[in-house]
Amino acid sequence: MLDRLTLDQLRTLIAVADSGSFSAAGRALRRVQSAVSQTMQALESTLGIDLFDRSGKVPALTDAGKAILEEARKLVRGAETLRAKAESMASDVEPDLCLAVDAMFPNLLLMESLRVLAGAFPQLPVTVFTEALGGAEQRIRDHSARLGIYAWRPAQDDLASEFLAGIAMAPVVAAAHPLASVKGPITRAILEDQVQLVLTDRTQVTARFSGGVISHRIWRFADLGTRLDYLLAGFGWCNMPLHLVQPHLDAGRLVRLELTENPSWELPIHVVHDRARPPQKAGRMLIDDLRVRLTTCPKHAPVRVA
Amino acid sequence: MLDRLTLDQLRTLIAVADSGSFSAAGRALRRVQSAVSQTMQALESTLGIDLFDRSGKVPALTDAGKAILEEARKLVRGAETLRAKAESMASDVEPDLCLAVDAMFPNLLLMESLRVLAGAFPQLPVTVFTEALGGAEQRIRDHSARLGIYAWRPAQDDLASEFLAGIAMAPVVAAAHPLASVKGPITRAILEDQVQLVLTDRTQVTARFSGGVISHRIWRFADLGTRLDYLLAGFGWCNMPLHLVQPHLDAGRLVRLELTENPSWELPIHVVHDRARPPQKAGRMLIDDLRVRLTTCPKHAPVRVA
DNA sequence: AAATATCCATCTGTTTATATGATGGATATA
DNA sequence: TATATCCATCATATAAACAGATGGATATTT
Repeated sequence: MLDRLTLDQLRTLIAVADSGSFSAAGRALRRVQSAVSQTMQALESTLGIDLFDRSGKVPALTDAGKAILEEARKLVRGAETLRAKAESMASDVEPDLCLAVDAMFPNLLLMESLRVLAGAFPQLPVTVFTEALGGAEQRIRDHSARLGIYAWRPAQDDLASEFLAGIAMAPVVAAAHPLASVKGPITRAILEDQVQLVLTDRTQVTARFSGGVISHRIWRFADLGTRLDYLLAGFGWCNMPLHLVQPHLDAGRLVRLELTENPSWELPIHVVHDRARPPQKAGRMLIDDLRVRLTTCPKHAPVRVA
Repeated sequence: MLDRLTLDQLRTLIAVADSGSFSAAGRALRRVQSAVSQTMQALESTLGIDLFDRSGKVPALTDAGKAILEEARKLVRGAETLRAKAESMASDVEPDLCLAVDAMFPNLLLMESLRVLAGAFPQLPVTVFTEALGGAEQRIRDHSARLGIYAWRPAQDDLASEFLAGIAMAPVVAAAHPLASVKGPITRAILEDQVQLVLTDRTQVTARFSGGVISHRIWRFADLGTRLDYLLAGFGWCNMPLHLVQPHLDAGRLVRLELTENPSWELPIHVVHDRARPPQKAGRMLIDDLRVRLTTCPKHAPVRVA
């Protein structure tokens, strides 16, 4: 016994308060009355205060007793939360779901899936890291996230993956930019002379899916939002996920470039996880729900589904 | 034993996590290693999950173990809070200090005293009800507050009181109001014809110290702040505590009325409590501190001290 | 007023949980 | 290879927690 204060004492205190007497508490707890009496004496002794006024027929909670009762309820509720958590983990639910999502992935879609997930697992804490390029993978590798959603090509590795969807990419440029006025398909040679806005990142994992650097003149940006600002301002061209620029295309602020080669391509978005930490119930549900949404709600994004 | 989950198990889990091994935890807790081992097995058994990966030399927390550890820390912290609360109550401190303060009382002064109190009793929850007129007394009588600070005249009653200070009151009016331009002392007759802004309240206790209703034309307000707004807007005159209107007098927005009768008077502020629930350590400290401030810091309010 | 029914504290003996100390297998470090 | 630590397991000892009986006190009923 490390400490004289025990949860059972608090549970008994609560039973007494709820049932109104030691005897009744004993009946509720399937204990004899003397056990309740002794437990309450022990609690009063460890706390060093009187919890009950025993002058009447049934003991009445003192002011101090009422205050302690409140704390006791909190603690016992906490203990029940702990058990509930353990129970959900026992049935293969992640203790908490940490996602690393590429900024290219349609966020609206993810939010809807997470809303459903929150309904199914109300106790589950969820963390979402939105990362550019290699950032998401980094989080899977260093175990700060469990499930990655980003562009990835299967490889011999510690990481396992499954294909989720292809996100349509297209080269775009501001309407005011010279490239916008070029008639007919644009050759690689023309493109090479123009400024390309490229995403960069702190890690070296990158470049594979950054869309391919074509131009000789490069501006680099660390995040998608900033690059979009420069794109809209006409600093150069770049490949963008269609779902992100569709409103700008519709409004005429951006123009889609027609290229002579590599006319259209897709980011192969995968769900990635460490082989040692496969998705469990909550993760699986999220993946399945995302897949359903990707097939049935194409309005969110011009994506190709698995 | 009502529930197999005990605080000792959680305390042991924490010790293991903090010390790095079962043996080290045993040393820290002054238990033999086998006791720690058995306790952890019991915890794993009650929760139905593996908390440790025992493949290495020393057991390593599993993901689930880490999650449970977080919850365990919360619970044990909660248990310590409970003990601290009990300890402060054991030394005759109110379980929580509920004040019912008249809105007329200088709030700045009270805040400073409460700041000191919070320093001396960090665990003590404090509730402050700011009430107009009879409201504060009502709270003492129905036990929703323990200590009242308001205008009161000692009487044969369940309530005990001690004089704290007199708050100087003065009749005032907006500078733009006709009364402000009257030369010389104002007679009761003149006043009677003007609108008086009076505080009202839900109970019937009132009127004794509301300053006395003089005018025949009355506007009623439930709170001091609203009445002040109307006062400043020139709707009528009323008695106000000087400390509340001094800035407005200085700025010329309000004018103090000189009356022919009852030229100046004070609200006799008392500390009031039910005879059955006298102030204890925290309450006494607050009263003493307030009294010191009232004597040494007259800048806060033109008050007369006991 | 007396009888009855509850209530609580206290006591004794028993059950149950928790601690110890010894042992052996496994894994690092020298 | 030797040594030191680590852990799980077992038998045993210790210490809580419990049941059941008793008596005093307080309501409720008759």
